[in-house]
Amino acid sequence: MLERRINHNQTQRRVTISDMSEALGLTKSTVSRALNGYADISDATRLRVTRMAEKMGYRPLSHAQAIRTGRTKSLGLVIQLSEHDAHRPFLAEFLAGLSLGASAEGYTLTVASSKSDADTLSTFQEMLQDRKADGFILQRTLRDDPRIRMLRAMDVPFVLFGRTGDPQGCAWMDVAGEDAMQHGVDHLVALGHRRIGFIGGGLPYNYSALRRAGFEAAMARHGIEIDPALMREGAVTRADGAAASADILAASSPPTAIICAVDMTALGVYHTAERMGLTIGSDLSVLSYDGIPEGAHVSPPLTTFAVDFTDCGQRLSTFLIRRISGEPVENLRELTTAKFLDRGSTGPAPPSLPTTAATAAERDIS
Amino acid sequence: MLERRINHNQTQRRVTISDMSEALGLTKSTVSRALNGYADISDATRLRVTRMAEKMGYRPLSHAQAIRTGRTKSLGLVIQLSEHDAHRPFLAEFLAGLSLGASAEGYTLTVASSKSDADTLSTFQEMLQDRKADGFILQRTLRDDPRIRMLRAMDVPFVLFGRTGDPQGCAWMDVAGEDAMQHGVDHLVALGHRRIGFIGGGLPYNYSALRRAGFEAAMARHGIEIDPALMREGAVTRADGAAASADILAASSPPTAIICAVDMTALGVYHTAERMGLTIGSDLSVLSYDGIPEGAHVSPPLTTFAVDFTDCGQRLSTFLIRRISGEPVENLRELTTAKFLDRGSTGPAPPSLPTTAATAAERDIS
DNA sequence: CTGAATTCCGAAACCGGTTTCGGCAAGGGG
DNA sequence: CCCCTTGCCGAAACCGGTTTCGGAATTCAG
Repeated sequence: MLERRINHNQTQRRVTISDMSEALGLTKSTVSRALNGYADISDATRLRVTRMAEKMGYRPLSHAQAIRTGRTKSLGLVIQLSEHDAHRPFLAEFLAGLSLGASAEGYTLTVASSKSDADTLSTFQEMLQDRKADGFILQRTLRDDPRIRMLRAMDVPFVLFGRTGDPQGCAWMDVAGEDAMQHGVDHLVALGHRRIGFIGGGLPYNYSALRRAGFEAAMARHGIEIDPALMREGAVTRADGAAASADILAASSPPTAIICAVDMTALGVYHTAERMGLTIGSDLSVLSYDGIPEGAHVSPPLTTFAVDFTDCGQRLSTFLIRRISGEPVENLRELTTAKFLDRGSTGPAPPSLPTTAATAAERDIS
Repeated sequence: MLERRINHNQTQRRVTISDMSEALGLTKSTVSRALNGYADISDATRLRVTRMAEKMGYRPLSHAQAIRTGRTKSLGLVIQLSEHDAHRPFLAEFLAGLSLGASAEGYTLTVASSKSDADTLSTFQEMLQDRKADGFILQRTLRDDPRIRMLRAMDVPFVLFGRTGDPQGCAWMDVAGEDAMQHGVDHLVALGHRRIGFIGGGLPYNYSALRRAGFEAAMARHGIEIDPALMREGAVTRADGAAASADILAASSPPTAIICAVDMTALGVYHTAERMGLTIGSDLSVLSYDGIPEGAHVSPPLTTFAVDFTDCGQRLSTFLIRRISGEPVENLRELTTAKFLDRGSTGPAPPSLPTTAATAAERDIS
């Protein structure tokens, strides 16, 4: 027995292509070709058709088109449940940007989620099979990313948020974290710091190597030798940051400043500093990257580089749509810069090494 | 001139209903009706068909179905860019849950974003017009919600995350914040607190009134009179919480504990407490609701009620799908409970007032 | 002025399904 | 034994578009 369905709003009949053809005295095929830019339609009738479409409010049903063309006019995003909390805060804004960019071009955003890495790949395939997406946005790209390998092999349009090891066949947009790290070092050196620690991000992620490279390049430029005792990698959570900074600050000659590849770990440094009785901004300078909202509310406010994730999402949507439309990947690459937020967590290098002397300075910026 | 398109993977031809009919020696119509549960198909052939579908891996193209049925098998979610940061952290997990629940039933999740409230309503209409969604999930419901009014009037399936003033025609699921607030009061009273402040959430939101009511009911149950000087409403951000708590703690007879309707404001209370030299957990107890990850990392860890947003999303998806399938809203209502996380921000009521020792002593000790 | 090349549009098939309608065969009642 | 149901499936239209093909009308070359 067929289950009964709700007969929701049968109201407002859509304008179909047949309505158009009738109103214009043309056949459906002519209307369709006129709207789709076929060359064998005269400019005169094309104009008539587009005008009438405007007047009648005709918008082709993307599903109806899809059945013939195979293209659904929707962009796919797969989010992985396993991802660290550290990566969560971005998602909301990024998503909003994506859907804004998509809808501006008459596309929609279809999101799916997967529980594991392997699951992610099969989710892509399912979505393709079922024509749920014409292309994909990949976020949090890895240096060597199985998703990219697969999609490239399948010749499916995709764009990256972030770069990857082998950019061949990839359209991408990214924020120059390596430049930010360089400016970060410049900033600290200008404040008199020479011993600067570095806490890198998740190793498989592509941004990680770049930010580290930026740090090292700037250090070299300033003629400061890098002390391996002040370097840590693979930190993404607050706990990671706390542990790494505790390590680094326990060095025989501890740093006066620490640069973190991601904000979340910087918050962990705050924790460690508090535990060790170090005042951030004077005893220890902290500089980071991401611009999570959280950073504005800790005390002192975190000096960091902010990324506009909404804007990134919006651009990536248009990139992907252009990619789907056949534009070569070479035209679809863009590197923007993060915005430096010079807040309270950096200050002049202390004259002597910060010891366990408990200081009770209170800075309050609200 | 027609722009050239990428000819991405023409590989793996899909199994169509024609392939099925050919393999079975039946017509397309029979196959279709067999799979869709029509009564005029014998059990024998229905079995044959379903078995063959399984064997050949046949899955109908939802777009192709949509053109005739009008149903796309996709759930719509509209996120508002204007929403407070306070509401952001939930989104990632909630979304993951939604898409999990959707895909489990062969549905997809389509997300759109809107910039304003008015924009939201028209976004719904567009999505409906374009058949981008068969129904919607509404999050952050208001007491009197224009979205609900519109969708109800249009007779479009929808489900609420959170309740609303007039539940008529609404399917929903919610977490019993009012119960949580009651338990919160119980918890504090058991610790000896009698003067308990309350910082409520965003007024238009439905949860706000409920949580306040829960607080008040429990206070009444314990025979504690509510002091208006210790009550604030409309706080959603950390700054709101800081301001409200500063107000409350400046009362002639300040509270020994504060309950917050949302975690984010509780973090603001931390800020105020630090500024006033109050130690949270001893001088001042703080108890809250939401279970944001942030709360686990502040010091002391925030005592709060945690909500499993992934689970909520998953349930809501299935609710909406059942609703779309015609199930009456009465069957689609569920109230779950939040999980109490008894962490470090609550403690025994201090014997004397937690202020700068200049204030008068407490008078109503029972 | 004629034949060939263009220009431009209509006719019809097609995409992958759903749904209506009608008819054949078996079963049941009189 | 006949007629009338009932059960079950095929034929064909349909949904809203796209795309191929061919041909009429016009333009162009000779």
